[in-house]
Amino acid sequence: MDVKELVLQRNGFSDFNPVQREAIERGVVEGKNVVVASPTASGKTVVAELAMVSQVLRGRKALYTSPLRALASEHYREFKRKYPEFRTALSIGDYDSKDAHLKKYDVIFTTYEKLDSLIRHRAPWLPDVGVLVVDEVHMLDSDRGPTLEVLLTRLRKYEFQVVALSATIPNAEEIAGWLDAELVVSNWRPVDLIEGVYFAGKVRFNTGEEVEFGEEEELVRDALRKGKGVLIFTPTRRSAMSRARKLRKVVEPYISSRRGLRTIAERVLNALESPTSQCRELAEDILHGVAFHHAGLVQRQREAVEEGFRSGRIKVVVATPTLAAGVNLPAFRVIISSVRRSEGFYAKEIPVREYKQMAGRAGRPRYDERGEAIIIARSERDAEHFYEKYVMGQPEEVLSRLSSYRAIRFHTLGLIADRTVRSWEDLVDFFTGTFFFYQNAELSSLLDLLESAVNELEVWEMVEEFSPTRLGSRVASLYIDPETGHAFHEFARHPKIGEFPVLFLIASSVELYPYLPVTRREEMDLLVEAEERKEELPISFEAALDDIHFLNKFKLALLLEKWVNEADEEEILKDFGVSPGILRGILTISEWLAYSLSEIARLTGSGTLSIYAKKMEERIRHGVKEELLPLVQLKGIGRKRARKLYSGGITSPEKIKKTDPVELARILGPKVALNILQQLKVKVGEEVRREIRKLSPAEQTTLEVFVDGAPRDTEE
DNA sequence: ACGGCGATGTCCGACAGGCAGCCTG
DNA sequence: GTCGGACATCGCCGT
Repeated sequence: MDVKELVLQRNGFSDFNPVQREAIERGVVEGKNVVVASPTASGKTVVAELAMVSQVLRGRKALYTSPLRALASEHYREFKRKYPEFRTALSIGDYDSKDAHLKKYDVIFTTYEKLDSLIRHRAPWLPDVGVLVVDEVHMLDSDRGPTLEVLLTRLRKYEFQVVALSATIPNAEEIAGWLDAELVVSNWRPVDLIEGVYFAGKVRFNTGEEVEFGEEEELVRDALRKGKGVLIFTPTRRSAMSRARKLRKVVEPYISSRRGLRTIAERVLNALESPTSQCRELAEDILHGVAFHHAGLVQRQREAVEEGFRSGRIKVVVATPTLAAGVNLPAFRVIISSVRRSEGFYAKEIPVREYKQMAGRAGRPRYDERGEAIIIARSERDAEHFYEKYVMGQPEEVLSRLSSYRAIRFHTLGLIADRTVRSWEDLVDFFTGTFFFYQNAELSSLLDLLESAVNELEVWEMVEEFSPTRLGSRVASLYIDPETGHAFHEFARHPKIGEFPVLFLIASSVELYPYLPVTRREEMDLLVEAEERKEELPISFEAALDDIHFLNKFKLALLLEKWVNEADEEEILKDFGVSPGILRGILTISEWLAYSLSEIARLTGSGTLSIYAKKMEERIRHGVKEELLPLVQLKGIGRKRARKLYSGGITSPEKIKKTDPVELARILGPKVALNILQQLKVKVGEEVRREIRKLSPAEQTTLEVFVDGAPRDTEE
């Protein structure tokens, strides 16, 4: 079968849409480089499929890279479903780092950073790649743009096909030029989109219509009356939550499936070991048919909200920009409640590109005859200004961000570490191939930065005459910032082994930026505590005070300290003012940093620190004191159950084996106990099994979790 | 005249998101 | 800069 027919068939299409047709005319199927710049939901994925499928049929690999894990896995699942005959893999973060396995796969989905890391490890299968698909290539102009830019520059030497997908941008031609690609630009959307600005009861649409709505919440009610969903973007997490709460009474009358909502609410409540106040708040919202969505939610909760909204049970979702660039979640009406966002001390207007991303979520293909995006203005002047700037305006050009010193230093080390660059000439030559050079037609402003970067890497003993030292190689492959690597290296030379020094060191890493916010009320207390514990800091107290982020780092170290000493999760969330999702994020990064510290310590010859840090990694992963580590190795045993066992004198897997199974079931509950015994390959007789099953949950011993050693709050 | 309670006023403080390793010589 | 939350005060109403 012809590639085009195959792709049509697997998508259940009878015909290609205009964007796809043009891409075909430009030769995607034949292996031409193509840049597609078109709106969200204009079928760009199918263009990518055309290239991927045809390359795989030719015996080459297809690589798909996107900025978000969620996006990578969504596309991975979809592709696998549509083309089950291909060997398809997902390689993101720690999800699958058996990189050697990737050789066996035809199609590989990754994130930018993961792909960069694969290249640094010199993935042996790279020459087999036939096509690289770059999703959201306009991300070149973002914090993470430099990674993408360096990645693309590196991969160009392999001369495989590149298919880059972009949102609508004015200078797509420049990207196409840089990539030697054909350009496909289109404004085609499967659903019409109208945009407007709401002010004083009326919405002025770009169709020329002016529609009277009355008060703001009518925008929501009106859509609900039509049986449609609404997506509201707010600038802060807090406003998302308060907005959702306020909308409860508006949405409730339009609920269609109370039972469905209860199911979702329950999922949300049970996402953590025990529900926090935020979980309860979200569950309550959901019972009223509304939900909030932001980074403070744990992954499972986000998914529950997204599915609930897609299925139409949840009618209104109030979100921070998480949803703007994330998974596909269209809604009939999108309300942008503010186009201003605070940055530092004053509010800035968001870029037009970001607005267009949010607005583009309006209109569900096949369900809505059109979509509506509405900006809320609070003054006549704003209304006029927003209409011109956002509704009528063009998105900003995509500009290279490679002039960031930190990015340059990071990637210079990467390039030297894998021997892509072996001399100053190589380095300059490499940067001549970047989008930055293509765009600015000069490198002089970068040369100083490159020189400083090389010098600094030499001073830090990561690079010697354009060769990587062992430290440099390790820092590059660990994918940590050289500055972090240097700090870890220094620490390993004069280690101060102990819980707090190590945690503070980790908490100080730039990877954890932006640091935990410190409120003004906390400042004094934190300072007092820091002074009291200055002996435990890896740096002098004076040096600490010179760092404007010192208190943030100190606070983060305190949080980690509580966590690895088994403080209650909810208590941590409350005491440190973080939400569950944020805590998860912090812990994931800290765990990875602890591992990195362990590796660098080993390299530096500080075996003791290396072992200590390795244990700390485990402790952070599980949130336990050292003594519980043997127990938490078992699946199904987390910090709570491990502590219960330990308090009951069962301090290791060996002791579990010697424990009476019935007693074990009394502590852990029948299901978990049987599961554990199976893991330990302990044979349980049918009689005992029956006895265990008879145990009702009420009979379980609920041992109070005993927490000591955690620092007491100083405030009284 | 008093208390209850919602509406309005005032002040203070906080402010998006999210990627990466597990190379033991 | 702007918004939300905590708290105080105001004003209406019923008793």
